[in-house]
Amino acid sequence: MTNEKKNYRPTLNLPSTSFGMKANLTQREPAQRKAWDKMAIYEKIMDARVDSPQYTLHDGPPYANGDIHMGHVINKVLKDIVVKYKTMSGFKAPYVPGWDCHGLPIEAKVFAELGEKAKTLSKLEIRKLCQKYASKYVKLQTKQFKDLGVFGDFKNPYLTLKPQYEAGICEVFAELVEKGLVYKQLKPIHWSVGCQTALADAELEYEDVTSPSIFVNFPADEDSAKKLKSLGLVEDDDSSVCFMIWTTTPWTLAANLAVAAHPDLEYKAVSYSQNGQKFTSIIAQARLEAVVAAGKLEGHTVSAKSVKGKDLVGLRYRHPYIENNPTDKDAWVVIGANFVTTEDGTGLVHTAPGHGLEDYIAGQQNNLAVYSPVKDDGCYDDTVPDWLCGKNVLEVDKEVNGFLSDKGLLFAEGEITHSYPHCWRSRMPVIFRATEQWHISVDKPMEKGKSLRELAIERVPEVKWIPAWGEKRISGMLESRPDWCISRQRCWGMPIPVFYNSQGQTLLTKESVLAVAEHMRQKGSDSWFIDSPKEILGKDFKLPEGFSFDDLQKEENIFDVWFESGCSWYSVAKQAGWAIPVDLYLEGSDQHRGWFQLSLLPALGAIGSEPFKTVLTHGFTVDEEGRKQSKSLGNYVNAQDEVNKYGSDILRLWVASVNYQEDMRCSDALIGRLQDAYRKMRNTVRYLLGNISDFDPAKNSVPYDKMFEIDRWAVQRLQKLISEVTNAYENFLFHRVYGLIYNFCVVEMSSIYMDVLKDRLYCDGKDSVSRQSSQTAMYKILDALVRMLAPVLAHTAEEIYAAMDAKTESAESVHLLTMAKVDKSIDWKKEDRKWSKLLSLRDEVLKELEGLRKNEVIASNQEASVTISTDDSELTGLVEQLGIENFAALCIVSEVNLKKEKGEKLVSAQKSAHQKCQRCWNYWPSVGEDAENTELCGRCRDVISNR
RNA sequence: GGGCUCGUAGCUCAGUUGGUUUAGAGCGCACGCCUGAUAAGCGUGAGGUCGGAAGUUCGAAUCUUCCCGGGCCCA
Repeated sequence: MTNEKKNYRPTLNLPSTSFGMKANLTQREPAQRKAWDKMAIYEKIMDARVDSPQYTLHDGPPYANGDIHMGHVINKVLKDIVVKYKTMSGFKAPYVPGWDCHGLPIEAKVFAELGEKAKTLSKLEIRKLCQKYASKYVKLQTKQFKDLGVFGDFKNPYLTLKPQYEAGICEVFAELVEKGLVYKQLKPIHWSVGCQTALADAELEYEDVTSPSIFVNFPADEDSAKKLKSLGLVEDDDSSVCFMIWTTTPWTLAANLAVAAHPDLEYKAVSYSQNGQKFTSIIAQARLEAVVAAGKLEGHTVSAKSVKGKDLVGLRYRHPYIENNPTDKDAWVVIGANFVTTEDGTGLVHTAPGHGLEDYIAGQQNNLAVYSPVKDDGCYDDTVPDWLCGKNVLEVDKEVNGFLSDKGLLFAEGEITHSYPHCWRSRMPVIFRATEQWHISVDKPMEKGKSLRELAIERVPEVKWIPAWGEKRISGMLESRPDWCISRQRCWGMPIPVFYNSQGQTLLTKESVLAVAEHMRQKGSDSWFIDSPKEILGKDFKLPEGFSFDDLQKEENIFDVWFESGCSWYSVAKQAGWAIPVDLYLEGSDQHRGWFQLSLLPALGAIGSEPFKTVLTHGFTVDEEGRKQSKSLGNYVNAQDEVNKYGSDILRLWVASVNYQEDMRCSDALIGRLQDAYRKMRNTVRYLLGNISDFDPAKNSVPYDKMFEIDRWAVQRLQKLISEVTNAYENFLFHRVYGLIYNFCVVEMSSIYMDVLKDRLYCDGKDSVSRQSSQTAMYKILDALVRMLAPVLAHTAEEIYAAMDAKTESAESVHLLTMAKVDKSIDWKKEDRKWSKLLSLRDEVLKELEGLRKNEVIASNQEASVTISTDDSELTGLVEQLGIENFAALCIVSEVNLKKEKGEKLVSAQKSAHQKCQRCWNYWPSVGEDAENTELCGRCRDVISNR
């Protein structure tokens, strides 16, 4: 016996593992991915699941343009979590990533890069450059997606520019042609002047603009003026009688063909003098006040009489600046229309059937021409007056207003700020302009008498929408959507497979389209621009009457890219032999209008079935204040930077941690915070690994009913965790998965179980049953944790799995394992109440000890002796059943006394009267009992002597 | 302006069909302990008028209406 204290550290069973505390993700992850590549992990998984039932998540194709952003990260990580989870659940879950390769954004980029040179190149040459551009970004994004730890068939992605894909588009189109849904018509569509093409709804972006707001008098013709007098509206003989309209697009006045009145509205006449001229203007009674205010009228009079709109129908007026009717049909007449409202304007609506959808419909109903005197470049053609001819319509508003003002017909002029559609590429305001375009009808009845719209609305409830409100959202959109304009006047895309003869007749049949499809499959869409109609259709193709190969022109329009991606269920899933509908589409909630809807319609048209069983949507990233992220606002989070800074698993963890069904607040700081959670989970796992390094589950496992109670508790909590995590995964509630696992690590493991265990693990005999009991529990926990974490922490789980020395199930990768399963032989609910009572008592003890610590009576808990005084027999019973020493261990105190009577306090504590064991640091009565070794407790003496 | 949707502590989330008296958890924060998980670990504590207002009810974070502020999609 010496005075020097002996160092007992080497006699302890301290944790030992190769699994580092520091993650070093940015270095470790790339190496991990390299290893996955080398072992061909995706192919390996597919091989392993070759006979398993299939779960198909069909990837929505991102646009092959630019670096990936946080939206991509969220989308791809969510998909990958699903695929990895489904794989581990025993499914064959293929993931074939795709890219949207055609379309205006790429073509516009290529044109911009070419500058003037673009004009010298042929369509084919432009297309080659576009293809090169798209391929470049497919390659780039492939790398970026794989860097997120996403597994998939990246060697064989689907690209909308591949011949096989293009053939699929034609084949779907052929079916729609067969159903009679495809038609060509002159009607107003959104036209991008900047890009000189028609645009789909999805290609529009709304921005606030300031427009002129003008009130214009259209002079009634003589007969109509008389009629208005006879109706009693006009009293003053020498005033000019006018119909007053309001518009925010003065340039469309040139195409005015009618004025619309609501049949049931009341109209009155207001008489006033303006610039020395007398006017009597007809307007809706409900708009009187607003009009008077707009014209700042004073001393005006209002007719006593009013008439219904329907009484105005048929009256005629003179165009304010056009002498002769430019159309071959009627013009400049008052018509009735139900869309007229009294929300703004005058209640008389300027109607230009060539420049508005409602105008167009009204025009059709009243047999008016579809007059649109605007060319592709946005300039007036030569059917308008000389002073407008050739001018850009977006630049003539002032001139038109000036002209009207000079003629005294501009009643009032102001400005209005409203949101207005802009071209998503050229950023220029779009115009409504009538052109000949190909459309898919949503209202034309098909075989069973149902239209595409009706069928869609009928089938939508058959799909599972997550979140559930997706159903309402898409139904609402389907109810109000117009026909689908599918033609574009560009070159980078899939040509619309139509031919014309010199009489202007159209060759478009299921057979002709299928013949083109076959050619596309062989030679790709470039061949459309090279090969002759005869070569494309095949020399044996039987042309209908009136057509000959020598007299056949190819359509120059290409498909809307949305039509291309909307065929992916066929071009990808169907052609791969997967069952349609596939199990899952998973995209941002903007795709209710986009890909979901535009996949649903072609599928319903072509095969009468929806393409998906379940549609899951996620929200968008917003900044820390919940506002939209944009580069210009400076609140933009660069995905690449985040990956490089923190590592992919941190980003994956962030994605998993937030409720993706709502907007997700995102910033560097918010993502960075996930590092703390990651470290906690990592250290929990590290502790488990370190303490089972000498444990072989096959040899050393202790049966459940022989385990220590606290170990059984841990195993019970694990069962609860597995059950809840499985449930969360099944319902795509990944933020619950995260929360459950994280809380388990923090509370059950780190703060309770692993802390309590230290004495037993470190100080009991290395091969003692007590130690192996806890190791059995820890092994089970680790084994389950690594499986449950794998879909989220794809890299780290692999690292953990590699660090596990002994395994009950050995595989080349954690991702080849099956998901953790609840042990049904364990009733984890049974002892809930017992443990919750014991743990609250523990809380009371800890609180009491905190008081002692504050008063510097004790420093560590082991210095304390605790007394529980209570007449709660249930509680004392539980403590006794657990064993008083075990309860002391649970609180990590050296001693607990139990008094079965109500004391002053439930828990009281004091410094232990015993001596400190120099090995285990407990203050136990047995310390010093042995004269041979006075500094150790009985347990430690035994352990050491048995070494 | 319309459709859909969201708004619980600094952050991320729980709060079951309205019902337990001071609305929970973890993180973060503050303070303290340990130094045998150590660029770790443990404890204690302070944080919320459940976006606001009105209403229904014996009782509302939970139901209704309106308002405010976000987001997506459209006009």
